[in-house]
Amino acid sequence: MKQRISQVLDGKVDVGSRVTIEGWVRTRRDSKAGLSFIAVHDGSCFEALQVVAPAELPEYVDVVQKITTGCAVRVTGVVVASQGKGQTVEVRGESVEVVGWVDDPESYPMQPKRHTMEYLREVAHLRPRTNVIGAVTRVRHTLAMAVHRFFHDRGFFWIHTPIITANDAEGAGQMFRVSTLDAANPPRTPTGAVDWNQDFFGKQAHLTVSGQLNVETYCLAMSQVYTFGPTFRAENSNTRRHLAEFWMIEPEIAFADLAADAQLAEDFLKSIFAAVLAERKDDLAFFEKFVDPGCQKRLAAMVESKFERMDYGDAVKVLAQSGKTFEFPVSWGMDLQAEHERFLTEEVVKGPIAVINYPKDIKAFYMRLNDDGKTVAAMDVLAPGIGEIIGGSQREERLEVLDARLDEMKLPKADYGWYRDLRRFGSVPHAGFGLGFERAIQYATGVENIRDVIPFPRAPRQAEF
RNA sequence: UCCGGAGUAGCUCAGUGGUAGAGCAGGCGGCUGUUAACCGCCUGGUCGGGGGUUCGAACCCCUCCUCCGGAGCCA
Repeated sequence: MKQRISQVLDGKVDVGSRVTIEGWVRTRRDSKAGLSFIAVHDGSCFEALQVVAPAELPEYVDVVQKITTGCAVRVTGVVVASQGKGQTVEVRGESVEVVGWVDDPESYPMQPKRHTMEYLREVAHLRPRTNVIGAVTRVRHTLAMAVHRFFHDRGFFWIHTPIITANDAEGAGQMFRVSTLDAANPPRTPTGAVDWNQDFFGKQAHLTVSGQLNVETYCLAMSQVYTFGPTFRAENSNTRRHLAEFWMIEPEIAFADLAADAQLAEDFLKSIFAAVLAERKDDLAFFEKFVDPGCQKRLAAMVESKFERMDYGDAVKVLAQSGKTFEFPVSWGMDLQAEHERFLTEEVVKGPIAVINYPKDIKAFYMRLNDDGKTVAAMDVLAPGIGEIIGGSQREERLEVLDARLDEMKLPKADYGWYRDLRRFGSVPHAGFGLGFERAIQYATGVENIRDVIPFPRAPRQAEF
């Protein structure tokens, strides 16, 4: 019977039963005692299965002894207790078939040894066969499923917000243009400007930088909703924390204020990381050993912790009085820098913290103005080792206040017609937040560069594969 | 985009002015219920590209490209 390797190694298949497994070869070791050991993985779990191929097999010389790293194989044999030390069970092969050969072993880029992450990025089509990318892939999947489960269990609806947008108003960063016009020779208006009227959508269009504005519309109908999909930023950011294409999770809750939003963020983070701890012990053990010693402890601590809440004003005071010298001196009104956020979460609180009520001048137009008239109901959730992991806010539900904010920031009201309508027809207090999915994977695994937690990273000057 | 670091064999790296090395991978052989095994031999490089200094450059200078880290922007 055909089995995934995880089933065999987890003891879900009885010793003595005959199985067929299919996968790719990590290593082959021959023994002159008349055996070959073939480590086979199929992605179902971290460990590879050891196949013992005895020399008596008719295909031993022509097939088994020619197997190299990377070959795709189908093996039928009996599950037996292992005589060796590295594993409890193994499969004694009765038939070993190579489904796909590595036609030139010397040129196969994946060697049975440690490669740098930079090198693996150059062979992104084959890197999922490595331990580290395989483990990342399983953790990524587990987190994605945990995200959906968390929201589904609480009655949220998953809203598929558009990827192409003609909103000129999302305002979250530089956008990628979507156009079918001939870039070398676009149609022109009489004044010589590009005539976007003749473009596919009859106006300028871009890839979305956030689904928030769209999802707010469904929030004010379905009460609890979220988006989870690809997002794009055309910023020239060259860091280990930024991608041009990444996945973002943005829940939005109606009849809710900032406190409810912060509570949701806390419950959410704990829930998805608890899922990884429970479901991917094998992969976490690997990250612990080879990537980030302490990552399991950090995750467990996050799941057990109570998130602190701290007012922005208090955070500024704490930083100013800390006696620590910062590259950017702290004063009320400035945005907190990475060094400040790290200090707060790693030195002051020593755990996750939600900083709330930021000065309105450093935050977006849609964030709800507080009664003091100078701060908005915004929050950043900071976590040790990563800094800001979530940004969110209560949204401005009062039309006149929203309009005043638009005017203040010199944003044209005409561009916000449908968004303003939400404040005209049955408006309610509502709130939400955004989480960069890849950042969550980085946090869970300790993988340093964000390009290694997404299958095919897109970044400035990088769109291979 | 700014600051710093790096680019030498398929991979990981050593080599700071005198003509290129190791480990791993690959090939051949040996050995072993092996564990990214171990032992021996062999194969393998226009030293990122271009220009300059010098009798002579992997090494010094200029420039471009690429990658990494930090910052900014942010998620």
